[in-house]
Amino acid sequence: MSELKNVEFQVRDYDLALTLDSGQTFRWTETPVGWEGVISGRWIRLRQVSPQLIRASLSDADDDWSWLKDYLQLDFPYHEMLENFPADPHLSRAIEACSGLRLLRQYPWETLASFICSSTKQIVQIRQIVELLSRRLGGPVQSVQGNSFSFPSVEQVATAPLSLLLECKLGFRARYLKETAEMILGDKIDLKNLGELSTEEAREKLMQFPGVGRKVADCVLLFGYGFQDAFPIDVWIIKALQRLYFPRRKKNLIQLQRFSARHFGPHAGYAQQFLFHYMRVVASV
DNA sequence: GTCCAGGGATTCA
DNA sequence: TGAATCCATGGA
Repeated sequence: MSELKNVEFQVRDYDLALTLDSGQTFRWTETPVGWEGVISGRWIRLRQVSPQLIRASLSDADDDWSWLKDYLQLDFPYHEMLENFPADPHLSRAIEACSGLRLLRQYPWETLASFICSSTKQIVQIRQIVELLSRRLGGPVQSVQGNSFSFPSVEQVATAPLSLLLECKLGFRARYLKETAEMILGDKIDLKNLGELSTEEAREKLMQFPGVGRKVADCVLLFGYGFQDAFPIDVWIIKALQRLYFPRRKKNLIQLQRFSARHFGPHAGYAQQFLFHYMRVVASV
């Protein structure tokens, strides 16, 4: 492999490790020299050199880094967003505990496919599934180790035999993933146009895929399209909302959805990410 | 052996 | 509407 090319980015309140290990993305591995992963077919190493500096290393790079800045959301007005949250001691505590946690802007197909694989799986297992899918169905990518693979394309998943998906430990999710890929390939739903729709319209489209309910759809809206009003409610968030905001009364899913939208506002998805990580790692029971 | 995991679809009351 | 159940699988 040819020499690595480096580029550095000035950052403020950006915790790279926290962000890459926060359960929104599944393809990053921590090594002694940085975080290594594959973004849209490009192998890349990221390292937080200092609180104010992130260094990216990759081979055969041109000088256009807009795709990486977009992926990392380096230009996102983080402080402005934080200031618009409600005065809320619970959320404030979560934000303080997870300072520098960011939302990435991932690619819709990979996000959709990954979260179809995520149902009733632990994050470590989702990572394992996504890695297997890439290894078995994706294409090789030039990297330092020489054994990296791109996440499989829609076509690669749609045309793969179901048995191959089952070998990737997808279990009952294999059929969902394959049928979703077939629907996209058959132009039943175009992932490209969803970003221009309203949150509700885009969610409705996503929920037409098999294996995609409200929660998975909201993850794709939030992590893949940047709809920051999307608020994925999973078991951890239910626990967090119940314990912090409704310790006495049990609320159903609809009530929790209404509360979160009303209470957290247009950047509710960011609040969700703070609460999720806070519950999962910091304040775990 | 038992329980649970960043759920969804189906069935049944 | 809402609760119960099944769906594969692996880690704790």
